[in-house]
Formats: sequence, structure tokens, C-alpha cells
Amino acid sequence: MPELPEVEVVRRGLAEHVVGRRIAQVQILGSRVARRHVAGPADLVARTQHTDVVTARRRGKYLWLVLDQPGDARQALLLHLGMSGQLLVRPPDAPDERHLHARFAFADEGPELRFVDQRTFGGLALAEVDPQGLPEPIRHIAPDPFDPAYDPEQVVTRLRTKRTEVKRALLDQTLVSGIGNIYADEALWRAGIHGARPTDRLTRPAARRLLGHARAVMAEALEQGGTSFDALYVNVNGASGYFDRSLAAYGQEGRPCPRCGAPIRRESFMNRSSFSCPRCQPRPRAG
DNA sequence: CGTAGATCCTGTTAGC
DNA sequence: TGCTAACAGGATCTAC
Repeated sequence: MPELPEVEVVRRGLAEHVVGRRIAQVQILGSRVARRHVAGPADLVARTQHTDVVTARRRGKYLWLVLDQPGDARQALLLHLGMSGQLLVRPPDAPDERHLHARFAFADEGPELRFVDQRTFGGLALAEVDPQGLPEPIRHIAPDPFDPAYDPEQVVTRLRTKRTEVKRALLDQTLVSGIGNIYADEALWRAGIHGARPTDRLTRPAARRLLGHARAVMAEALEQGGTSFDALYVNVNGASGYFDRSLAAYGQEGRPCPRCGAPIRRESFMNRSSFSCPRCQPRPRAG
């Protein structure tokens, strides 16, 4: 499940293999992958072909390629991997993947960029870029913890103002972006906080610690090339990450907590699985 | 407006 | 063995 570290690995792959090349031909397969592009897939194809890829950028779990089209406004090809999306750099004569949804061929006739996605939660769209360099459709996405615009003290304030549970707040991309179910559970475990704790019952220092852990665990994952679970996620080169061996809580039901030895519990929460230590992360009392 | 829950999707796995 | 149901979950939409 690509969260910030995995998406950043993909961004680096795009920077290495795609930036600086001219897109020649674009193919969109099926109606779903470009559903967020309201003008339709034909419009996306027409406006993407014969552009130069200038940079590969990221905010949270969103990626975008800045495209330079001579004499036209600067635009971005916005990408989201969803749960199972992959960007692959493949030779043009390689057989089509089972769940291939988009293909970008380049003027240099080198390797193609392919968007492959089994569960089709991912997608792409062409968007205008605002003066701050952000694609319009993701202006509501908050800076992630690695963004120079990230302001942890402001996030702490906003977090404590919310009237919800702390795990839900961590997953709220308009508060802080990039954190998904896996890293939320790891950050909560490190902080010794149960995800169902009301946000307004979190002290300022505790909130600060929690966000610091979220940033740290994602930084460590990034150093190791990202987390991979169901073999669907691979980076732009097709190599899986291996950080999953370092996870303390997520997916570890029944295994001993690395800190205290109590068996990690699994709970259903927000229609998701949540993993936590029953001793280090006591459930909040009702009321 | 803010929050909560439903929904999209398909390959894999668990269970009867 | 073969079928059905549960499961994985990010972001958006709708309801309250």
C-alpha cells in the first residue's frame, strides 16, 4: 500500500527515468484511470503528447510530472497510485501487463512509462499548476512532514482542535499528508497512544511527539526503500521495498510487542484493521 | 461547516 | 474440491 515513503521512491524513479524526455504518444486504456480528468481521456491525450517532462514532484501520496508545452500554460500530469497502482518503466516491445491502464511513449523511442493498477483506486489527470507550483485539484492536501511548508506547531494546534479520534486525524490528508494506515499504526505504537483517543484529550507535547514519530518512521522506511506487503506495490523499476520486516505493530497480530512482549492486538477501526499493543497503548476510557 | 460512514475495485485467502 | 465471504484501504461523496 503506497504511502509517502513508497510514493517518494516512485518519484525518484520518475526523476531518474522520465524527467528530461519528450512524450510522444499517450494511450489511455479503459474509462476509469482518467476519471478525475473531467474533460475526458481524449483531451488528456491531446494535451500531453509532444510535451517535455520538466520535473517530478510529490505532496503526500500525490505525484505529478510538470509538463512544458511551448507557448502554453504550464500544466501537470497528476498521479495517484491508490492501493495497488504501479508506475513501470518498460521496453516498448514488452508485453502489456494484465492491468495496464495508461502508456506513455517517448520521442527518444526509449523505455515507456506504464501505469498498471489492479484495484483501480489510482488514477491520473491533467491539471493547471498554481503560482505556488501546486496542481489545482490537490490544493486541499496539506503539506507532508518533509515539505518545507510543513509547520508542526500549526498541525499540533489544528489536531487538538478537532473533535475526532487521533488515528482518524492522522489519516486526514487535509491536516497532514502522506500518512496511511500502516505508518499511522507505527507512529501510534511508538508514541504509546491508542488510535481511539479523542484528539482534544491529547496534550500538546503528546501530539508533538506523535507527529515526530510519524515523520521518523516514514524517514526510516524511505531509507530502506519503502514498505511492501501484497507484492502489488513495486517501485518504478519494479523492485519491491523491504521495510515491512521492521514494523513493530502493523500486521503483527499475536506477535510480541517489541517493547513489552504483550501480544499485539488487531481491532476493526474505521472499517480498517488497526494494530496496537494492549499494554503500551491502553484503550481510552469511555466518556 | 465538521464529522461519520458508505463506496469504489479485484485478486487472494479463509472457511464451510 | 468448490463455492462464498471476508479482506486489503485512499480518497471522495453523501448524510447528518
